[in-house]
Amino acid sequence: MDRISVLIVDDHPVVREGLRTFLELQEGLEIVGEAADGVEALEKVGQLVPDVVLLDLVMPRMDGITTIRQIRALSPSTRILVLTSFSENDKVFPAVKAGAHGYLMKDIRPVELAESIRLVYRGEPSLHPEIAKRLMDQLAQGEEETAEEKLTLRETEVLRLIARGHSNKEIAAALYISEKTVKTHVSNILQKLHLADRTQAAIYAVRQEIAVE
Amino acid sequence: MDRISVLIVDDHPVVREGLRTFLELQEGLEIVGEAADGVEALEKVGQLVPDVVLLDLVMPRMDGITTIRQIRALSPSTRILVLTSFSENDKVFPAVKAGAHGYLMKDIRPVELAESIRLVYRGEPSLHPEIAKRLMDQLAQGEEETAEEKLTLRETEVLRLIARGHSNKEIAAALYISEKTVKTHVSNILQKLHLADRTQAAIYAVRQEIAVE
DNA sequence: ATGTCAATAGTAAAATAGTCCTAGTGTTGC
DNA sequence: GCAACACTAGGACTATTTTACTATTGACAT
Repeated sequence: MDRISVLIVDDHPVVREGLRTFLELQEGLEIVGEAADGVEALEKVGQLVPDVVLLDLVMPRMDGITTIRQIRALSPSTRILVLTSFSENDKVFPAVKAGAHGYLMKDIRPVELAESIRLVYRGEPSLHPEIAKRLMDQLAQGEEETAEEKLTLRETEVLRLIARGHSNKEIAAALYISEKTVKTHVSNILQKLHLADRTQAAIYAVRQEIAVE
Repeated sequence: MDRISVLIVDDHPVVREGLRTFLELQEGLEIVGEAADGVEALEKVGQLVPDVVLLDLVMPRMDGITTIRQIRALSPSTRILVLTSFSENDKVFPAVKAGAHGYLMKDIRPVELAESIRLVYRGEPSLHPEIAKRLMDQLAQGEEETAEEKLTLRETEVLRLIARGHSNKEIAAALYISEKTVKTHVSNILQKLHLADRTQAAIYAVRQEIAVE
């Protein structure tokens, strides 16, 4: 049996190299490439058509969810295993919906990571225990979707600007709309996310890495 | 010549294992242990007295700066190489002042990481190029210290609460002081950090990971 | 003992932010 | 064609935040 070909996508070279070195020592795995961001990842997927993509959601240039969608479109047979830090937990649902086959956090034991890659390759979903629980909770609440996703495009845009520290006046100027409209958007954002004020919204956004810069 | 003994401190097992596997393949390096946080790191340093500690600043239980100080006190001969993500750049100065011998970001090339460990072991400081520049800038400005450090204890406390999304009223209640006093502190914080409002302060704090939770 | 500084707290004025409600316009889907 | 919804925006407030000063107390250092 051929070894499972794996593409590593993470914006930190040190993490990439570490993962590569470790995983190559594992039975039946072969690291065929690395990418530092979503754009690069798509190129490599096109070239290499790997069995499994190991994907960190936090990346420059293209956000993780979009990357997942594009990979799926580009190479439907490629399995996608999200491997990420704990801060961006609210992206689990969107990630799974976008077509990720597994979702792990970096606090898993490395041996389990190798095992998960094999699992996912075989077509079995692999979820971090804590994440599985979170998903169940969400499904139990009747498919309400992640709060973040309930925001409209415009609201997300406004939230992004809030998370960059802009005032309503500045946001209005940036988007060529009136300050009143900005206030409406802000109020709607706060209501939807159950937050008290823009400061909490900014904190939320920064933690969710909506900010980007 | 004996190999350089290295202790890896990072809260992600996957990152630890990756680093370990990669670094062990490097000439002259020996990974003698791992720790997931500051407290564990201190235990291991006491037991193993490693030549070099590879330290991620973002950890649960004990903050990175404190950990550095304690390691220095516990084992003065141990060299400390900070290896961290990009988000917490403003901790460079405190880290160096606390006694770190090197400060790298995870976007360096892994081979250079190995080289840096050797450098630091030989007593040479090792700084990430971008970080060196930042340090120079700061020194050029006449040892003004990092903005963050100019805050008093109380101000830092207030900032932490802002970063958790609390209003002035809530902060006042939490600290058993009047809201007026909180306002004074907030104003002083904004002035010292050259920020426009509490939202920007919150973003700053979250990015600097002053928030903790 | 005297000056510096952190922490406290007050007054007064302004600027910003946020709520509630209403409403027009345009797009999309059935 | 009509409902649903995103985006826009205004009026009328209310609440919160922020600035600018002033001032007292207690620690600590020279």
